[in-house]
Amino acid sequence: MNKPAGAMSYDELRGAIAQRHRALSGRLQQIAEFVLDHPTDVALGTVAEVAQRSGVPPSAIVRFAHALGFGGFTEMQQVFRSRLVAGVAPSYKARLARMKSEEKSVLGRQPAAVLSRFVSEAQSALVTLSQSVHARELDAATAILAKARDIYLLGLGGSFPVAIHLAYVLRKLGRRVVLLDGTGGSIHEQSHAATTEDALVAISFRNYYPDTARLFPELVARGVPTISITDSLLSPIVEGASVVFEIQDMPEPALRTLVAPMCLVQAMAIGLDLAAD
Amino acid sequence: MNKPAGAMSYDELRGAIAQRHRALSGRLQQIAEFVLDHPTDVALGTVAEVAQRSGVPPSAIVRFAHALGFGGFTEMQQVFRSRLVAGVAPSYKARLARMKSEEKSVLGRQPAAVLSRFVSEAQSALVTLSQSVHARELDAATAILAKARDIYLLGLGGSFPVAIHLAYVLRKLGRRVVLLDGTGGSIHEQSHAATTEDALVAISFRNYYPDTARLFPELVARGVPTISITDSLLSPIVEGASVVFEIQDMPEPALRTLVAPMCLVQAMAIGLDLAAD
DNA sequence: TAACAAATGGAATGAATATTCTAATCTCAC
DNA sequence: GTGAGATTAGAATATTCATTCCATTTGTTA
Repeated sequence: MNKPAGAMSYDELRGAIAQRHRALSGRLQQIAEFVLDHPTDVALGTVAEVAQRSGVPPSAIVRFAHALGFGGFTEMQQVFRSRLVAGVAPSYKARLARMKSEEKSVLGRQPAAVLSRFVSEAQSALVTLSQSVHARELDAATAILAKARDIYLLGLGGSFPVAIHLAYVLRKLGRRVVLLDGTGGSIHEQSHAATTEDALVAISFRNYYPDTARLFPELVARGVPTISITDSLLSPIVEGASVVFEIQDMPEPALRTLVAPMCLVQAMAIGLDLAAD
Repeated sequence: MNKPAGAMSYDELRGAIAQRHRALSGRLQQIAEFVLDHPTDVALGTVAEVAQRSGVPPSAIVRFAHALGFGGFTEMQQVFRSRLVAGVAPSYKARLARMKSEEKSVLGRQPAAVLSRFVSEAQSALVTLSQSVHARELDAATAILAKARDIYLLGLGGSFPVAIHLAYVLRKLGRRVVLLDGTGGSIHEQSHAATTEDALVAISFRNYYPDTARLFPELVARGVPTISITDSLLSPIVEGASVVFEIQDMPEPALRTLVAPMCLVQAMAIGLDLAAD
């Protein structure tokens, strides 16, 4: 009788409702108006709740869903829920597209396709970054760095490029930097001189490098102010940190582009320099 | 035993989970990690679904909610749903906040404004990258790397993070890599063993690091196939290179985010791996 | 090694939910 | 005013769901 209505986007559903509105019966029109005005209620509520808020009996809600071609309320609700999901996770679409191109393995293997995949992934990582980092955290981080005598950098394994880059930029800006790279011995010795007058920037993503997990608590215990950049609040460099930047949705180690953390440390360093004048 | 947990924001809940994570039992820790990584699944799923996706029995999910001070899963789920609701209508409030921070960016000194500047700059760098890199060059580059016995990496100064990252990824993929970093002596010695059977990836941007400019021609003269990543066709690592990737519009050294070259080398490495099968 | 405590998994339970069914009501044409 | 068809509301039902309970396993201390 109707469209398939199975895989329907929220916008398509809105259009369909608006189109059929006139042809619907009285009660059903009333429901149509309510669901268009309160899509969130429909997405999260039960039939009884939606019924009560829109002032109709529960069965009318189900009839409404049927009239739109759905098998029932639950089916229609999925469409309203997809709207919520889309709003909260803009990286969802890109990630989905990436999965698809990965499935088309033959095409996905051409180096050019691989590059565009990483580019689009990096794009969404940047969007997520700018949304998830709050001004308060950045201010706190630059304040810590501004007061620091020496800035210690801890980022091993896959995070090492980020630490190197931050070291480079900070030194260019005239800051005293100690890069904990473990060259020529233990990083424990390298970090031995760190005091409460200094600061530590720690960078670590899954799987967390063991040395990082070991050294970080030591420096925290010694009272060194710390800024952590990581991918989960459960990582070993969160507890005791003065400021934590959480960068979500980091891909597995071999697939990371480090785009988001690179941008973040860059902004930290330059922000520090500009604020210092 | 715990906080009220009744009216709790999503961010507060995240913090609470992170805080208690260590004190939780094994299964509960596993669940903690899952819910922090998949908040949307928790918001919209049933106990059975969440249990299946996180690989635990349903009862463990309920115990997890109890451990956090909630009366049950449903109660905890409300907090996760509030996140979806908050994210769905950001247009007004977020846009307003963004405008304000952009206005302040006239001052340009707020760290948050600095971050958004770097993010947008990185975005355009990525667009430029995907437009300027052609499939032919990428294919040629992966072909060179595929044939190479050892892969030598040369990227000093500001380009060092890119070289480090490429070394990391290639090694993860099982390639033999020699990173020319000059540790413990001259990079000339480190590169002494390179032959025509090997390959060199050179990365250099203005101002071109002197050692790079000196070493590159040597290896070219010895017949080592070379892939160059640089910002100008006039750079010292272009002449004699087998493949050249030109990344335009690189900002001055202290301001670069290295986003474009990081993506490029990543795509090269993964493309190499996929093509090798 | 033994005994205890904590934690776990899975089945049982009772509540909540969507859906269906049927009698009653309304609408409209004649 | 009357009858036919469509529409509605509310109770009945079958399903899904969260929660609880208990036997078993796991880890720890003596």
